[in-house]
Amino acid sequence: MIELLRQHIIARVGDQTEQIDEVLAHFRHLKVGRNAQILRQGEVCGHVYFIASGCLQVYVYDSNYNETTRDIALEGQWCSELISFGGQKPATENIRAIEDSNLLAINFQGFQKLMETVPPFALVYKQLLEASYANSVYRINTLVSLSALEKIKWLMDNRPVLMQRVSSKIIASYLGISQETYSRLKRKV
Amino acid sequence: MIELLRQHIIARVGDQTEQIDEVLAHFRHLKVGRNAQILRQGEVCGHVYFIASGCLQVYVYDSNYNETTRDIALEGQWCSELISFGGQKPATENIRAIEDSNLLAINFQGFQKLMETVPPFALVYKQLLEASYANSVYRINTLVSLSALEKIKWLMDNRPVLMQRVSSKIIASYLGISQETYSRLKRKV
DNA sequence: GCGCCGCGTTGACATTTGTCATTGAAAATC
DNA sequence: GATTTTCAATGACAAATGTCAACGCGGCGC
Repeated sequence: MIELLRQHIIARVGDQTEQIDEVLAHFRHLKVGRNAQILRQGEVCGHVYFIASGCLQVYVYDSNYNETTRDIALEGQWCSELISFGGQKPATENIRAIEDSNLLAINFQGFQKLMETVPPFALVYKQLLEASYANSVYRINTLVSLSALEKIKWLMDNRPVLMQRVSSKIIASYLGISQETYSRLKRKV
Repeated sequence: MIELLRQHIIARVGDQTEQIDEVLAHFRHLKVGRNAQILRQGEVCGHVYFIASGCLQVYVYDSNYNETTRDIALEGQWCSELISFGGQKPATENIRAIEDSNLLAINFQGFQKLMETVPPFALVYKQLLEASYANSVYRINTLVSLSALEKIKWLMDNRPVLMQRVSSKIIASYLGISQETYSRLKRKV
């Protein structure tokens, strides 16, 4: 399990450092079931998760208590509520597992320690933050300009796996369209 | 002019360091007119700008060559295409001044040097990146879930100044709605 | 000062998308 | 295995939004 994370880190910062074991020692393994709630808005986000297997959904509630999904993260990706985590402030988003998942979790203290004592880890965080930001920017630029049909095309081109693995309900809330519209249009792509 | 930037930095990292002058020395003043093109997609973004006065628009083109606006930045804010800048890769976004503006620009070399030699500056960058990310997340969560009317309300509540200073055309492209819808709905809020 | 062009507004209409209700299938629960 | 719940698909209709066109105003260049 932990090997996946080792490989992930090596791929990013190289394996010249034997500090990797020190880094890995700060993560603990977490096995969660489908629909497990990982974070609830209002709580302070205490961990950053590396997804060894499974799938997490990051979502908020709109004014009508509908869920809207900001992100869907699969194995090999990081997931957290970085804003809450970084500032140790209450989270504005929720996280749940939408499949049985194996997570590798690091808490805030461990994270801070690694940031200070293991420079390459600070680099991993910088890359994580930059990647998250790039992802958001990309998503904004598609959300503001695309029609429902174009959003579905975009999803098929960019994250086709999601359409197979994730329920239509969640996909629709990820694209910002209704389930019915998604159901009707996805065959017309 | 440079004083504004000094105050901005002091407000964030304190004034205990006399390295501030070293930081400020890396910025050069840039006076640009309305509609000046600051960055064009495809170019590598070479600078990060601090807006001393004026207003910048960050935008992309959709498939019909309509402009869609990802961000509008006012005086006291930073503006750049961070993804292009950080990786020195071609930009996917464009930046233009939509008012006569005074900018303080730092180039990539200077930025790198400060990141390495002035730790508090690295902190400023981290804060900049985190703030940009937080901003994006917030924007995604509003864009996917709000109706046109709610988006306008959101703008009035959160960035009312924009409605006075920026043309309706740009506001509409910032909210992801048509100019006509914006024109009709903004009085009904 | 005059004409021109871009912008914002408005109306009429088309299109897209959402909402509500129904059905059947699949999945969860016991 | 039966029951209950959830989900996806579909039809009918309503509402929201976009598109096209026309008009008037104001700024800008000449």
